[in-house]
Amino acid sequence: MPRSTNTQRTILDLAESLLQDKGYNGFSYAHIATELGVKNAAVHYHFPTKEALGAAVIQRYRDRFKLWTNNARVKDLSPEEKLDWFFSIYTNTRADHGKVCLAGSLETEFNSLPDTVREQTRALTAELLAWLEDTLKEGRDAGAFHFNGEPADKASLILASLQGALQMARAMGTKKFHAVVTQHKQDLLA
Amino acid sequence: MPRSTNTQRTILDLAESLLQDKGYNGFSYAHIATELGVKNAAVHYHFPTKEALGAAVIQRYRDRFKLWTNNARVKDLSPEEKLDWFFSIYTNTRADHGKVCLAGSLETEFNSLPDTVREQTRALTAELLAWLEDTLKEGRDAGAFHFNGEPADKASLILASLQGALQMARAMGTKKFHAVVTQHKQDLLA
DNA sequence: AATATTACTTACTAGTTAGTAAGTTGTCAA
DNA sequence: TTGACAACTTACTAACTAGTAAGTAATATT
Repeated sequence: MPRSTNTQRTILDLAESLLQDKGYNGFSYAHIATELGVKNAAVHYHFPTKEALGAAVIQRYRDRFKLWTNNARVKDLSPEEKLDWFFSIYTNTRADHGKVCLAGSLETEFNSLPDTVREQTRALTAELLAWLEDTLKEGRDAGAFHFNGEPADKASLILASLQGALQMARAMGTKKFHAVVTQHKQDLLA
Repeated sequence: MPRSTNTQRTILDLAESLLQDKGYNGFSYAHIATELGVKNAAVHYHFPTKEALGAAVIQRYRDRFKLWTNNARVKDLSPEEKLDWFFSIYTNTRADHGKVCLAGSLETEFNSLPDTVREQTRALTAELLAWLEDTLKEGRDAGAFHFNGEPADKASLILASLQGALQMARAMGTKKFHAVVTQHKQDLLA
């Protein structure tokens, strides 16, 4: 029955990559089909609409983040190491052909996004913020991080700056991205 | 000869608004023509290609920023007031139907942008960064701002976070944007 | 009054978009 | 070995995309 059982996963991989590369309005079923060596309609067979495909990409991304943060490899890290791990996600995203944060990419086009994709974007952002807030609080309580104000506000600032820095790096080069990460460490650890 | 002499300016206004609302790939000549009450080809008469229109929008934005920052109203402000003025640009952008920073919007789609639009985006970002860096340096020398590391790095962090915060606010509401501004003041003035 | 120019409209093209309906083929279970 | 089903292909549609060529009408210049 299956000519290649992993077609569905490959479509999700390609869609995720294209989303981070060109944005939601910048990729098409034709792109995915061509790169997969398959016809347009085959993609529609696995994901009937672009809305369903977009939502599935974000859902998988959310599941992955949940899995990682609940795994002992991350859970048992110190606050500093946890933050370094979080930064490394963005560093790797940047290194991977100058890609951009999935949440940031979707938020830029938020006003032309279908409903379920909007809701998935909102949920993903909320989960990233919640984890960052917890880590920041834990680190300050442990005396590792130093900052004024609410952990929730600092979490918003850090996430927003990482999203923005990935985008800025496209126009200005990788140095600008690393500058932001460096500056955050200066601010938090001093 | 002119049925309405300000058509060109109105096109630029609409294009700028649509860019900040839907992104470069999210707006079309048809959108602009319809909202202007004019035909498709009339827009092409004023701006032969989408590339030319996009570049013209950014060029005007750059000219405006240069004019503002060179004007005594901004130039003679204290560093704290200058930063507040800069923040207010983004606050107003956010308040204006949840729009997004022009530079951030373009950077997200950078990989599918025509050459001259890319170059304009790079130039705009460089000018914003340069002004922020100068203001930060001036403020630290005057004892008004407190931060570790290089002013250039802190400028990158602040600009990236403002771009990101405008995007985040779309999915999460205005509060998240104000949280970022509040946190920056906490960080710089403490 | 004749001519040129500006600011358009009409009418089109070639390419791309998401999406669909109907047919085909390989594999597996009964 | 028949039939069901999964995973496609072929062939299409309606809507939209940027862009163009030719014509028109009002105004400005000579």
